[in-house]
Amino acid sequence: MGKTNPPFMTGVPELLVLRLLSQREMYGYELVKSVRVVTSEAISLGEGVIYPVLHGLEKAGALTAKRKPVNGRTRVYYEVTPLGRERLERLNSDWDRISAGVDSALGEAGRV
Amino acid sequence: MGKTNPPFMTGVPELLVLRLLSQREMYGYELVKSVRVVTSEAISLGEGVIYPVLHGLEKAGALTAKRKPVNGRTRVYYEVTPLGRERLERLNSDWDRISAGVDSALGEAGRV
DNA sequence: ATACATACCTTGAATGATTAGGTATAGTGG
DNA sequence: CCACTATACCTAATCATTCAAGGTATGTAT
Repeated sequence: MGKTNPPFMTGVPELLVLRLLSQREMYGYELVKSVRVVTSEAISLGEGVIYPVLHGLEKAGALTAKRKPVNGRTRVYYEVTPLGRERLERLNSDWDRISAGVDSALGEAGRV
Repeated sequence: MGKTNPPFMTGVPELLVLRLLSQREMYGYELVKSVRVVTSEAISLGEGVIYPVLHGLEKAGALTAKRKPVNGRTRVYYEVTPLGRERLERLNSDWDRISAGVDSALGEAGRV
């Protein structure tokens, strides 16, 4: 019986993916590189992270996929659904809460 | 042969514990409550997280433990070693880098 | 021809966190 | 006196997330 809750600090890959897709539709391989760029190289998510996240979000109804052939290769573009936007907002405020918590703990009589 | 790197977003419990102990020595049960307080209730680490972290850090030479009997009960006080301070600084800058990365990704043309 | 970049995907293992227990003493209310 | 709560330590089982490392296939440049 134990459904364990997800670890308190996870869902960041999901958050980043949803955030990027909320600006414009993108495909997996593109996301892999975009994450590196928009986080100023601070975070690098491999394909082994991105693709499962994408599939999970699609299954959850947060994304819709459409295949487009481009230059002979096939790309799978993902778009955020309204449900996905709700999820994004939730993850976003979770992140804000948590990171503010950590920062406040670190800030106590500390750094400049 | 795969030594997998630690997940990019972990070590936050360790960071918080080291940070608190760098201010003054504390015991496990005290840390459980302190974490809640200093993070403004945003983060709550149970005993199942705190104690293993404490033992791990001690084994790694980042903390030293000394037992003190107080009011009949025994408390185990932990103190940060120089090695622990190095570790704290490393974790601290890791956190800064990562959280800045996420924030910058979220900030792009977004919120107020 | 060979190699590299694009583009998709999955599987296995490592790791960290959560839940849920278990032990024991001290103090409080009925 | 007894039950209950708070203090204080600890561990083991489970689970989800992530990472590394593969595998397939097409296009492009050398």
